[in-house]
Amino acid sequence: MARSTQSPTKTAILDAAEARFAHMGFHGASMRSIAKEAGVELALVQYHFGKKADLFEHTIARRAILLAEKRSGRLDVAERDAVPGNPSLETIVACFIEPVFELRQHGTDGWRNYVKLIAQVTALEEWKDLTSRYFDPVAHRMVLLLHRAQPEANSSDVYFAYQLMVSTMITTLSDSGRFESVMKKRKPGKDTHARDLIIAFCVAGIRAACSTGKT
Amino acid sequence: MARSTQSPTKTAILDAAEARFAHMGFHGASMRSIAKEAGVELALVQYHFGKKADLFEHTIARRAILLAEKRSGRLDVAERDAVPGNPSLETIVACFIEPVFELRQHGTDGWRNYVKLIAQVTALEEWKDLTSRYFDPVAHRMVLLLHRAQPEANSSDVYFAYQLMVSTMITTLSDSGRFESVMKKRKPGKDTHARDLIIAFCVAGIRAACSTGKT
DNA sequence: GTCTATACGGCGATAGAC
DNA sequence: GTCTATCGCCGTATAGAC
Repeated sequence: MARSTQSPTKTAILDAAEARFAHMGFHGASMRSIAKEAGVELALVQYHFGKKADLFEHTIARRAILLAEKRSGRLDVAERDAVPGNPSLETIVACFIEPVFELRQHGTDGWRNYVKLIAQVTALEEWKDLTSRYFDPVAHRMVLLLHRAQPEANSSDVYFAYQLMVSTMITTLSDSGRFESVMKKRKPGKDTHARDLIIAFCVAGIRAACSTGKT
Repeated sequence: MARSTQSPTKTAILDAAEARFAHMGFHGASMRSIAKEAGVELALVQYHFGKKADLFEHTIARRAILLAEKRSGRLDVAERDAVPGNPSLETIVACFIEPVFELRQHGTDGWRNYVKLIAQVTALEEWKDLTSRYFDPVAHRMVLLLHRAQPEANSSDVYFAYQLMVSTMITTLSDSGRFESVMKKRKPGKDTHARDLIIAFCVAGIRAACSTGKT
């Protein structure tokens, strides 16, 4: 599904689509503008990717699959290192959040655009099925591990806390400009301070949210 | 700017716009579909509200101004009660979050649609100026109070924590379906449990994020 | 002031020529 | 594989009826 060796034409179209969709949104970006940015004819875009919605899903899938694999790998290591116990709350949250920061900081705008796409996708009901398709497997595993780390919490509260963590991460990373002062705080070019802040915020938040249910 | 006594036609158009924009997004909702839902001619929408973007801003402004007033009022009371000291972190967060829940739970889908609108608006750079116009005054006051409640924290970290709180609240309230199990947990029809979870999450998160900066 | 009717170029999508 | 032509829907502008 996410072949790394594609025709240069297809890659150019996907890159153009990623940029246009990230800046203008799905309905805001036109197929014609994507074709122009990719340097191809309009009909060629449709020949390779079909409908606009299919192109959109392809654009998301390309990186979503990669990110899911990276997170799964991190969780594998964490679970292996923790036997016979379970990974700590801090470790689980780090497995989820750190991969995005790692991917974001080297390379071009690709991953930055991707996070903006995800932010839009989660804000619109239109893409509910799409998000389920690519994120549910890791989400399910995350909730399971979080619940083990907070065994006294209500299961729906754990799920709630997981969603809060996801939204926190997406909003921070997709934002452009508002967080710059924090992002550049310590070592320029690295987001380590922002990363540490988010992890601290989420770990403390999850722990607190999971303690309120105990009447 | 937000007159409460308007012509029925204008109100009908705003209600229709609110619903269509919330479900389909700005570019996804068409002026024609809004006109049809409002029961008026297409050109009449443009006569009353001008361009599509202007209609969008009017739709947001109508409730944004009301919400800002409610939050300011709560902060006034909190500051008055706290003299000569400052309101606690819990109080400040509650002043920000509780008004939305109160407005959401009585009435029709109006406020639910509004929160979905805000979620989209914050996800797209296109509306950066719009959000500044309506939210910056309260945001500035919130950051000020939060910093007083966490005086040892770095000022940019306080701002960061504020943004995390905002995103947490927006995502939770704009979501449709994913949080239902949590929402209906205690008293059906009331979101008090979800409200308490969010506040607990944010208070603990802010406190944690504001403690990481102290090297 | 309120409202209707109509027209224009850009859009996504499709069918078919080369 | 690549490109042209075409269709119906979109936002916008305008002329004019009440």
